[in-house]
Amino acid sequence: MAVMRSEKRPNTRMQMIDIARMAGVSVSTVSRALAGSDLVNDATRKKIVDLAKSLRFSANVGAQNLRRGQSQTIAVVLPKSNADQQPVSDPFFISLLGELADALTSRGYDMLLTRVNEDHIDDVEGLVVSGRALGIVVIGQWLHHYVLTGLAARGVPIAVWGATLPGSNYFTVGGDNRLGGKLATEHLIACGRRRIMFLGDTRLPEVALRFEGYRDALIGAGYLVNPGLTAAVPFEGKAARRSLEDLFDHTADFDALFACSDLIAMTANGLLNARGLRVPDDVCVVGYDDLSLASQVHPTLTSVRQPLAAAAQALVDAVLAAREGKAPALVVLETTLIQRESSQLAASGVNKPKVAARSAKSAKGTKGAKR
Amino acid sequence: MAVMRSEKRPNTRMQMIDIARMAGVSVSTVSRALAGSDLVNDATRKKIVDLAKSLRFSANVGAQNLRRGQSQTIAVVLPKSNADQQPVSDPFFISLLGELADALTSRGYDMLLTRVNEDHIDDVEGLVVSGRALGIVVIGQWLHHYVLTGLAARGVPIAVWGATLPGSNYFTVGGDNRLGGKLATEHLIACGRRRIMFLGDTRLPEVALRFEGYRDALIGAGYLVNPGLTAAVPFEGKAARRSLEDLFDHTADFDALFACSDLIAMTANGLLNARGLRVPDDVCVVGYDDLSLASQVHPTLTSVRQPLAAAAQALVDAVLAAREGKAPALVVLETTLIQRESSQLAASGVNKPKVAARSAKSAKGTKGAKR
DNA sequence: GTGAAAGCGCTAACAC
DNA sequence: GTGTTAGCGCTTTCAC
Repeated sequence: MAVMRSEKRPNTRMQMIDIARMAGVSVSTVSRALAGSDLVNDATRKKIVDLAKSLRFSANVGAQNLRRGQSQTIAVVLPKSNADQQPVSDPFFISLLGELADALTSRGYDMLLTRVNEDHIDDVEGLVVSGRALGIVVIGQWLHHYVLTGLAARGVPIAVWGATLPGSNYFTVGGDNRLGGKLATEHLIACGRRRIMFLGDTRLPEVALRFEGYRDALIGAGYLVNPGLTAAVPFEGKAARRSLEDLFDHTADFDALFACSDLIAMTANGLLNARGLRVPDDVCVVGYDDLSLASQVHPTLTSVRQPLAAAAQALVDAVLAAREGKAPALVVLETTLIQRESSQLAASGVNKPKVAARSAKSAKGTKGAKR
Repeated sequence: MAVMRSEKRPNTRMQMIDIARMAGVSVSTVSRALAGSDLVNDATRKKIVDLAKSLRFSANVGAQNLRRGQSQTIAVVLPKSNADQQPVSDPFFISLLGELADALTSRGYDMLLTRVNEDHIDDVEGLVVSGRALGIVVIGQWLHHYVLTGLAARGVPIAVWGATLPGSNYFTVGGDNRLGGKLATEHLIACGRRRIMFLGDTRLPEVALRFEGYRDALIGAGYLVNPGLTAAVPFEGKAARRSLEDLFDHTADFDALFACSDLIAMTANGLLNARGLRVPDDVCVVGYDDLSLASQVHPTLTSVRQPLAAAAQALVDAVLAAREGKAPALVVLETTLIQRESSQLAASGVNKPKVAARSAKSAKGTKGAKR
């Protein structure tokens, strides 16, 4: 004999009215009690809360949202690897994703993850229009700038990870790409290198800024910028490898590499190795992103670090600010160079510091000196 | 002078009633038209659809779900790196995440991403109980088995990526870990290696199965299983590196490594290199997961591949089946060995095949013969 | 302190 | 074909 069910609602989940009946109160009271309202008698509240807990009851969020006229969900959209652009598999984006999940959860928001390619941009707006999400975090500026501008203009709350370019009408959070490029290049110069290759596709705004930093550093040191020493290596794995192989087959006249991602740097590392070139003795290598992998490979990889947790926090702040109609802002995050083996000063016994920070106070999370 | 707003609903989003008024019909008709019902006059429907499109209108999904009594969202839960267990930053999980996003999106489901640690397991059930999600995909069996069992027993639709252990009361999808371990080890034996180290923490069910495969292969070839040749290297980066350094400092008596993740394999690679050991000449190395990185590093890494896209599809199928109350099933995915440079036959000029597949028909996506 | 009642935006009988 | 109506599960005045 199966358990009897209440007459009208067979087979459905538990809801407030069930709790109400069991507690001998009305739904209003249950609602209030569960919301922690102090309008409810302490004893009553405790009874209801205990009951709900023991029954593993959780109020229907959809109904709550409908009634309250708002949602507690933020959508995060990721690029769908369309071509050779930076794909979602990029570990940097992925780590950012993880941090975003934490940042959102800890603030009580749900995270809706969506991958889109440029054909389906309309769906992104639909996420907000349909009430599924209250705002959107866009990871990567692969979408043409004008699309993001359009979304923002139509009042869709968005916050974008990418190059922080002045004059945009949407919130942007990013590292200081120009500084990052500068730090990396200055470091390589300090290592005594003069023929420093720049590896990255400057069609991407962030890469373009890193190139500017590279150029600034060279010019600042009184060197020339040699166009023969730049290569538009794509971010995506196989393409990157092919591109690098081709490059190394035709160019040998460099003593350092500045790569716009750690993946590119690591791949380059391996290829140099295969060609009998030693890192860092023959070629110093600096990457970008400071993936956790950077400290695990051999040689460990010098890299430009962007603070991920701060990035996630800033993105959440930004999308919430956007939703409140605040004026769009640019958030530029601290960007530091983490020195490791791949760019040790060749033939120098000097005990080098491990971290060259933008500001003096940035030592947190890094430990000092050894070689 | 601001635009006049309709009397009763100031400042709110557009909804069906607005479309209805503009089209001169009732909301029901709008609802039907937008749902593509053929109960609506073609002309009327076209008018409504066009109107909605031009106004970028999208029906409130929360209200739809509430009315329909169901949601179109599936929650994906990821481990929160609590200790030295396989963390979310693991590129394999991440790639799986991307594939899941695609699989869900293409089937019309939204994906809710949540990270949890073991203290907050109750929240996971809340996702379903509160109607936010219709089911849960769990990535990794880091949660104690009994928790998953409890969830399933209480009727929460779950599907788990991990070791496919018979007798469980929930759906499981995973690679053939035992076969993977066997393939890797047999390959190393075929490379002429006899002192093959197993690197992985067998407390994890998946790793334990890989170890069984390793043992099977050794025994099958008539070799002994040497306990001194196994090391519980953790998955997490820094800990893995430390563990490996320690290991190599004390153990030198091996000519091959079978690592339970590509990350471990790559780190080991670098450390061996630093110690003057050549891969594959002195030590052959095989990894697990076949990350895209495996084909980019130098030397390129032989690895056991698990089909990610198929995994994502299977997980979605499974969670939907669970929701329909179907009996829990185990899905074991095809597992193949991808041969690359890190395990080339030493001192042999033979042109080796690139891929050794599990079954003859598995040539899809892999080329070449076998030996 | 608690209950009754209205309604969030939508869908699905049921009428016509 | 289209409109009318009654809720989906919840929150929140407004009474008492």
